[in-house]
Amino acid sequence: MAGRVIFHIDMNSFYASVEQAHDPSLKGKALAIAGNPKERKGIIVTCSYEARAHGIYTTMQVHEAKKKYPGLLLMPPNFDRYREASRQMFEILRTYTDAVEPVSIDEAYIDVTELSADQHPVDIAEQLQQRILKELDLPCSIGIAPNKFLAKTASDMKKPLGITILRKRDIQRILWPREVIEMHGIGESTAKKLNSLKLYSIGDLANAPEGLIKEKMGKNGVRLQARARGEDSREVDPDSIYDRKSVGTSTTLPFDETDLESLKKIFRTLSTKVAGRLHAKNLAGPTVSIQTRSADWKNRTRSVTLNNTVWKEQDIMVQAWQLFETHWNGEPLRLVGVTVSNVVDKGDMTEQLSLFNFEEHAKDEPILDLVSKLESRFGKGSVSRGVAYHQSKHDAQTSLSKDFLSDHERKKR
DNA sequence: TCTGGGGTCCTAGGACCC
DNA sequence: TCTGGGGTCCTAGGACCC
Repeated sequence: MAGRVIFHIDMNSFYASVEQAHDPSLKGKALAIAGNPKERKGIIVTCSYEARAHGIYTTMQVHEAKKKYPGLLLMPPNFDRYREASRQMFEILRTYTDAVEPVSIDEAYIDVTELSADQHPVDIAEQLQQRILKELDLPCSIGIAPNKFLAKTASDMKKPLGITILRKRDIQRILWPREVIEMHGIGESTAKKLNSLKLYSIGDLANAPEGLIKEKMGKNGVRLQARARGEDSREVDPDSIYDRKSVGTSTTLPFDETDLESLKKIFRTLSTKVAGRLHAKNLAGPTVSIQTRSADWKNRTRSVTLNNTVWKEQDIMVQAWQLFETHWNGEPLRLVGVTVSNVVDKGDMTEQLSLFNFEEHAKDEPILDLVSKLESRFGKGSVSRGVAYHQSKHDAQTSLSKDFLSDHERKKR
């Protein structure tokens, strides 16, 4: 297999940099983007390098940060501004190649293998970095490597405005001496587990007996070990963002909540927000789940998968609230959330059904006969989704759909 | 260091079907 | 009547990332 040349582009303290580009008087100052401290959401989301020099870091509480450096400038996040800057950044990347994979609002992988045939990768990276800096006034770091994992690792090594090459032959010297916790994909929990196996450095992980890793750490361990050896066969996939799996929202409450009516209002707000975001992306999904977090940080999720997809506020709310009422034991809650998952594009969903004219048959056939006929033709999932679709498009079909659903429910019991 | 809000992926057990 | 093994779907929880 021919070697690839992958870039990982990582915007430097993105939110703070966007604010500084928008208002140049903020440049050179210790700036932090943070939530509202009054609602105990007051944590530092991003901060400028000047702020970091004063010991400020992401996830730090605002009041803590102020104590540490009273001169700290604080701003609330302005997500529309960040999304727009992000869009422009990706636009520049796509002038180089279509092989651009967004990872998050401020991160991307691009495959420049073909461009590297007539230009040195470092030259491409320098030019790209300068363009983003000149045109958007935003700094980024770029990692250059033969695969995604190494590119990601490389971009992390020099900030801000770094360009770092990480070759396979550098792994032993550069990667292996580092502690496992420093590796992308290894967090506190996995690091502890590895340490308990007497594996401390990335080199220890790379050279550990494969049998041990597989037995003690499972599939994830095997994958991490491959990465520690510099192996990663994942391709740069520009379409990965279109395969969104879930849309959810959650909120940390101003205080630990115990009042049922207040919680109901919050669930309604969350359902409305999720419905709005689903609508904006033309998505719908069959699975509704709720999350709760108690005062002692215990997280719970409860979910239900329906025979049809939902996207409307009321439908989401009914499911979410039923889940909540059934499972809540009355304990004070710090956070609640609502998510719709296994989402699909509503356009794709209706396409299959247009093959079969539902209304024509529905007039003079019992609904269950029709459904079983449809099921034998299209398979189980597609049929109930189709019923949901018609329920939305033609109100006249609503009662038929409901009959079907309730019959189906009865049959299950 | 008492920790926001948006996600993804993995695991493990149980139900159900062939 | 008791028994396999494989595949898929669902649920709940956990780890991780930015």
